[in-house]
Amino acid sequence: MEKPRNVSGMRDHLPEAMLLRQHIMNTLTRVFERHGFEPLSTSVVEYDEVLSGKIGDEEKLIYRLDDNGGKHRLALRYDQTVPLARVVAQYQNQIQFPWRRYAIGQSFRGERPQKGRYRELWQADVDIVGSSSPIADAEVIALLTDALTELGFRGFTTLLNHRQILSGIARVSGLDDQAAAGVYRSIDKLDKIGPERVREELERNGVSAAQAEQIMSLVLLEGEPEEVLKALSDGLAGDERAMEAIANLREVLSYIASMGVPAESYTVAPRLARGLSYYTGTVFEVLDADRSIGSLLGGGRYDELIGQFAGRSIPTVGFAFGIERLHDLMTERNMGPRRSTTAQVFVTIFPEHSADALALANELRKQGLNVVTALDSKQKLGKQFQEADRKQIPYAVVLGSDEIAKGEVQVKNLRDGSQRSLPRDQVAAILKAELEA
RNA sequence: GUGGCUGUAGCUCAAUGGCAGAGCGCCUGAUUGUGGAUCAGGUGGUUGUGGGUUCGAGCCCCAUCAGCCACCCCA
Repeated sequence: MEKPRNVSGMRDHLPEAMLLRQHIMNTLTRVFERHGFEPLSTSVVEYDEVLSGKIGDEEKLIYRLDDNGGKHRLALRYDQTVPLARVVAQYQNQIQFPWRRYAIGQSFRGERPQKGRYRELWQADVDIVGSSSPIADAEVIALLTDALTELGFRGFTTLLNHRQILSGIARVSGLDDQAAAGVYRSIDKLDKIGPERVREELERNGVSAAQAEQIMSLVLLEGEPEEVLKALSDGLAGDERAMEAIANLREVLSYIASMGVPAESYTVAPRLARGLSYYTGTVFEVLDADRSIGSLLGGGRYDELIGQFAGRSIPTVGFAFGIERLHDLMTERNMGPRRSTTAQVFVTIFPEHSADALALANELRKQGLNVVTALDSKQKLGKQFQEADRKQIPYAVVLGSDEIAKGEVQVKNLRDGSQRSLPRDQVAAILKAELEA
């Protein structure tokens, strides 16, 4: 017999986990649509050349496959952003810009799996395509704040930065592009390994002590957003692109405030680098309150990626929620619904009245309740109750000779054990009202 | 992709190279239409998988698979 096992980094989700995931996705969808975003779905399979050259040096993590002997190399999508860029370019004349779209689905990355890092990962991706307005940047940040709050997260922090602030820091320190890339990688670890070890790593990689000092002084800036921006513009004075970036970020921040995003939920963090090479403007990332699991989401502005398919630049800003991480954290903390079944009512069956019980189930379903019936009428009533109880079904109903004669049903609340008789034609309405309360 | 830790009953975990165990769970019952609590009885294993060393392997060695941790990177 073949021993059953699943592929490393790919997870199965039994009903209790799946019900939580559906809750997460339904909540996110509701918030996205509240902000007027429209759904998009694309295939998980793309031509290899669509994905190649878009995400930087992480291409070794892309799963590639052959096309059943066909002549094209195929690949599983690595994220939802590159497929979005492909779709935008391919259907340009059917899309009205600016386009707000969301997509929820899985991507694949050939990483070494770990908690919060999987090879099949679901993401909820949200983008505003075709606008360079800082209001668009602010809008997606307001949206993510809204969504996390609605899911029940508190105390999270959105780190905000701008690619041209980072590269400005590299420029004023006199680093070339290649050295700069290494510097970004190092400072991205600040929260994890601390400033001293980052400084060591910089110097080990050929950055002079004076350069490291200058970089660290800018990158470690913290405090009120306006103070940080002021200090950055002092430190980066003379670098025109950095000055523009600071002005742009300042504008985004003012819109965020207007949109009601609480000031304590975000901060300007010049240390935030982010790996994907396609970002060109604002970048942001959300850290959970206790920071146990990496970032909950990440994103930013990428004004040139779509141009690689469209032949003209189409400015876009967006981000992706990591549903796996939301799921893991919510499971650990008992957030969200903790159900193991969708059933709301269990109808017991006596052998001599099975027809009545099945008819009752049908009546209740027609009125919108989720109903299961016992399957073995010869099973003792106690067993039938036990089945309902173990499934955590809220109500069990009993329909026997006495009840049939009186036009009633016995309704037992399995959570508190209480029991009462209700008129058969009113049961559904009463239970529905109680379940919604 | 690199380095490390772990893998024993459905679950959580014991077992000096010498008979593989406990708690929980699960099943049956405590008189006919009432679950959870209690009590009585019962059920539990190719020790992840495949090799090797040894008189003898859950324990040592090799390989492999999976999970976890640190890198790397990211959601």
